[in-house]
Amino acid sequence: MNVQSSHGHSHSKGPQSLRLTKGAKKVLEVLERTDELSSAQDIHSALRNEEDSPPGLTTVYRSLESLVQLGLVQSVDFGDGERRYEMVKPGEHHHHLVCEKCRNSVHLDQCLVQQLEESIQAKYKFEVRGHILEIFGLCEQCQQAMAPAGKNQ
Amino acid sequence: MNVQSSHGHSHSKGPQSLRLTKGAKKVLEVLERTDELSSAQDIHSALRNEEDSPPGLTTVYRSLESLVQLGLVQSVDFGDGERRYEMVKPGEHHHHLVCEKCRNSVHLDQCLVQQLEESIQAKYKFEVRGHILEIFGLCEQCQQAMAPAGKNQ
DNA sequence: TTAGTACTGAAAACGGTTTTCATTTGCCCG
DNA sequence: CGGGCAAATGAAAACCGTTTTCAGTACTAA
Repeated sequence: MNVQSSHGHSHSKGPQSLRLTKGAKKVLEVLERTDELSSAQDIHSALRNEEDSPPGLTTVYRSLESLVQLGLVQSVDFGDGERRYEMVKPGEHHHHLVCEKCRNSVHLDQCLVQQLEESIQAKYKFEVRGHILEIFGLCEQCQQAMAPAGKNQ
Repeated sequence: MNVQSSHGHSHSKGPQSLRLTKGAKKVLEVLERTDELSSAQDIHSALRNEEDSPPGLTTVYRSLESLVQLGLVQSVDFGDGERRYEMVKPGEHHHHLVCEKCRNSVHLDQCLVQQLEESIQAKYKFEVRGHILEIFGLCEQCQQAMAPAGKNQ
């Protein structure tokens, strides 16, 4: 994976080249210091609060697209119509346990699907290239908080 | 799970009650005879081609919501911004292998996550209540079709 | 400096989904 | 046999995250 700085010449015709533009660097900085998953809007607001001339929403989206393609960021879809993003080690990815009450999430330390690829390949003759896996439920604290009276959520 | 016919009196305040309305029955009929996953639009067009006074798109969406809540239908999100639906045995669910080229999909015959719930519970003290899992790649035919020259898609 | 290309931002377009609201439907009950 | 009501319905508008358009800017190479 060859990450260069912006403005070299490339002949790719995509929306933008796969280089770290100024905007993309700022976006990456935000993600670097965030543990939780961030939406494009989250990132945009974060930048608005700290930059004198923050990148616009459009640039944030475009930067995220590049960063995802570079393998520095993964996008996560919880099926709620809003994509979230987070940093990953280049080329890696992981999944989450997402608490339905407090909305916090923890990374799973291993990819459960990867282990299954071989058997899926064998059984279905299907070449696995990607997957979505997110798990929802209640984290420890929220379980306790709900235990006394079965209300809320 | 108590599925009744429409127009009984209920005191739920949701968008609509959890009964099989006329529209919902038509929607269910479409899903009943479809193997592939269908979007709301798919279902709507299917009905337009065969009903004299087909339910509108709005009703299709509302029906799907009820059917999902009744456990008769599951909604599937591939992260491409369009939800698909399919019939399931009440209370059950399953996942798919989706071919990225021909877009066909096959059901997995068992839920891979269910088997993991116990260990997730033990390791993370997390109470699993739901999950998203979809696997993308190439089906057998499309692998072969792409083998000769590595073009396409 | 100049030319060329990538980057950027504002606004508009997009597309699936949801909401609004006025109308219709069908059951209950007198 | 209606009248009354709550639920269901449809058309149109609103929503909302995301993408596209397009004109202006910034950077790099030469």
